[in-house]
Amino acid sequence: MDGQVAAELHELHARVCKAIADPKRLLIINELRDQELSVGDLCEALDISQSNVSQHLAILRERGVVSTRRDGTRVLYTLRGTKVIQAVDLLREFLAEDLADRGRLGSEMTG
Amino acid sequence: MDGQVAAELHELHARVCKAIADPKRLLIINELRDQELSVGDLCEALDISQSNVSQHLAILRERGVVSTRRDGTRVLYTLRGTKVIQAVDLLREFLAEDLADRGRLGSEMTG
DNA sequence: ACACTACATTCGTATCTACGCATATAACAA
DNA sequence: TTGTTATATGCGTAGATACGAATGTAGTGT
Repeated sequence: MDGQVAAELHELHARVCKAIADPKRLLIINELRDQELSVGDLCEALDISQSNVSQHLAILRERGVVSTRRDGTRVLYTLRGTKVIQAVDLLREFLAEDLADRGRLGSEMTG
Repeated sequence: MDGQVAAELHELHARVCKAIADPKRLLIINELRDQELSVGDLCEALDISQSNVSQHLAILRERGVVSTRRDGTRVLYTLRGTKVIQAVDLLREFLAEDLADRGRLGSEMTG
């Protein structure tokens, strides 16, 4: 495969990864895991300002992670597909294993 | 669940996600997919400077994504476990679907 | 000891990102 | 129209990130 094309694809790939590489966006994704929510719902549930929630949702929208639907004055957000959630869960399992490993190492070192 | 603890866990979770949220680190991870490689091997294969490769590997090491083994003067890098690779692949599939939806570059991904 | 190779780390800087604030847009009601 | 609610977007800035260049460190051989 052409190195130039490979680099550009990895750039796009990284953009999708960056979509989930922020603590607040992970919180948002978790809230949307099994329910459709408005911007205001997310603000209240996560105690984050409206403008900040909208900014994070704009990133998730741009990367194709979420889709939107209007309901009167509100805009409801949903996760598009399950692959992103699956990836998020895999990385969380990875983190859990890593924390367990380091916890075991730490206790061994401290006796 | 306590919101404060949840936020801290998502901070750690995001740190793992950030590890794969960079095009060069994705290239490195792909090179290590099925072979153990030295820093110099990666520099040559990816045409990236030695210091930059070492910097990216330091991040992957710190996040627990790769492990190291000394062989003389060289240091060989390996992926720790398969969960990160699985997550990377899922996000790549997600990207491929999204690009196909938008009608661009979809065929490049499956080749 | 010295030199050489392979890798890691520090530093300065350019670029990027997240955030608050203010403002703009959209839908609806009176 | 005006007003109100809900969401989006532009702007400025503090902090994070990526990079090259230089330097530090570890292992090997002479």
